[in-house]
Amino acid sequence: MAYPITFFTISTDVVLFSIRNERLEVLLVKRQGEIWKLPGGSLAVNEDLDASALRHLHEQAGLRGVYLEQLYTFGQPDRTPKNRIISVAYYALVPLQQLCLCGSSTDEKPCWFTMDNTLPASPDHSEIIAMAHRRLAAKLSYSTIALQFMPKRFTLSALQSVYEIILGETLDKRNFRKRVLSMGCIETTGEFSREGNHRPARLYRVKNPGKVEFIK
Amino acid sequence: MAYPITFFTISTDVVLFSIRNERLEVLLVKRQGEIWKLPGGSLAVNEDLDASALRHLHEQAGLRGVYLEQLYTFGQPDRTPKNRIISVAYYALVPLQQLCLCGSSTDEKPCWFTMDNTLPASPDHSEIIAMAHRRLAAKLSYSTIALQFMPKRFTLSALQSVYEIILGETLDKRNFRKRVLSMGCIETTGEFSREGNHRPARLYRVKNPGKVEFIK
DNA sequence: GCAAAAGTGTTCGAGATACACCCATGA
DNA sequence: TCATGGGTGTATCTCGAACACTTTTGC
Repeated sequence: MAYPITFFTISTDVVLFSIRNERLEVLLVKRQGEIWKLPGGSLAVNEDLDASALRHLHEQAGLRGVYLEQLYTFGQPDRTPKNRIISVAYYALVPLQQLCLCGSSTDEKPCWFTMDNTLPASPDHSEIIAMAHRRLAAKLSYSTIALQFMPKRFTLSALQSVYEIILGETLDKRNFRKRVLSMGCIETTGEFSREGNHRPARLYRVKNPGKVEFIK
Repeated sequence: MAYPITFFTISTDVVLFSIRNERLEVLLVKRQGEIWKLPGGSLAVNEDLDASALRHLHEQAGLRGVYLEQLYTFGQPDRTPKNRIISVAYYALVPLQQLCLCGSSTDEKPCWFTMDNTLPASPDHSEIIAMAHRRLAAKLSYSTIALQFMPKRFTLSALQSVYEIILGETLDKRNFRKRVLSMGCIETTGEFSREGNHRPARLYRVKNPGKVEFIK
């Protein structure tokens, strides 16, 4: 072998998205005296990459069973200030309700931030977040990934709102309903929402909750 | 830190595609006494991931200036027989002509194989190749990536042939030309091909050779 | 009865699809 | 003159885009 084998530190980092307060938000964590960063950390011996991302998400934000997908691997030698770290980045989506950040088993403090230019993350993590945002927006148009943001039962208006928030534009109600129902991925529950002074809304559920399908 | 920091071996591996003999082919290399594998190998100290992939491609297949894109990072602990290796996989495309496999500076023997179920690669590399193939086929429909297979000047029939080979279906000549010309990514050179006993074909060139654009 | 969101169909235009014949050349 | 691939236009269809009013409820 012409080159010596060298060894590297690997971390898995997760851009966790949710919809809160009519905005797309991302979760950052902070340890005492440190800056805000993405949930994530070292890959362990004999640990699968996906498992590592899920473990850090659980340890640092108390979350389980989230939808997770690999994003990209970042490895520029100078991307982190001190030692070189290869980061296998993921992005994940959680429904609007499932936001109990209670279960953090370490001293990390998790907190949600609105996706805009004021995110207090370091440059290397900002780069990851930006790519995750682009990927998410792109994937809306050719998959059913948006359903991962929905709770067990939801109204079509709520689903439309999710699309509008991520795409940053308003959609036509009738066209949206036609399109989303023709996908065949959601079904009526028979129940109604009944809140506010207006007509109750039909509640829908996802047919295959964990599954993201390609469409069109 | 609750978990000790551990160190890993990282390799970059490249699925290099080209069109040869009216087929989609992939390059594998073999060292004396070993099995066929993807070009690639250890990441070096202070070496960028992309640079590592390009370096191995140059060392093992004598190629430079190819179109390269990160595919996925594979890290299951048991994916390689002996020691665990994290593989950052890439895929790359080279034009039909640029196939001088002369410049290999190591003792690897590069060879082209038709993309089918008889590829002599190990299971872990076969998994990478399969994913690269899916990605390539998907990307045909929403980008100009196919142009990376074309030489400096080419006929529309040759380009259509590339699409047909990757998609595995025949296309209508008139509709294909309308679509590909309306993209605005290629232009006529004014020259003609003049080979075979038939009418000479107009030669085209790519407007922005290195650039893969999204379409539609 | 009024405010507020739910729910519902039709028309129109653009872009994709299907399809067949003449052209230029070499042998 | 024949074989071979190069080159071209139109009719049709499908899918997405635009668009407004009625319904049900709480107050």
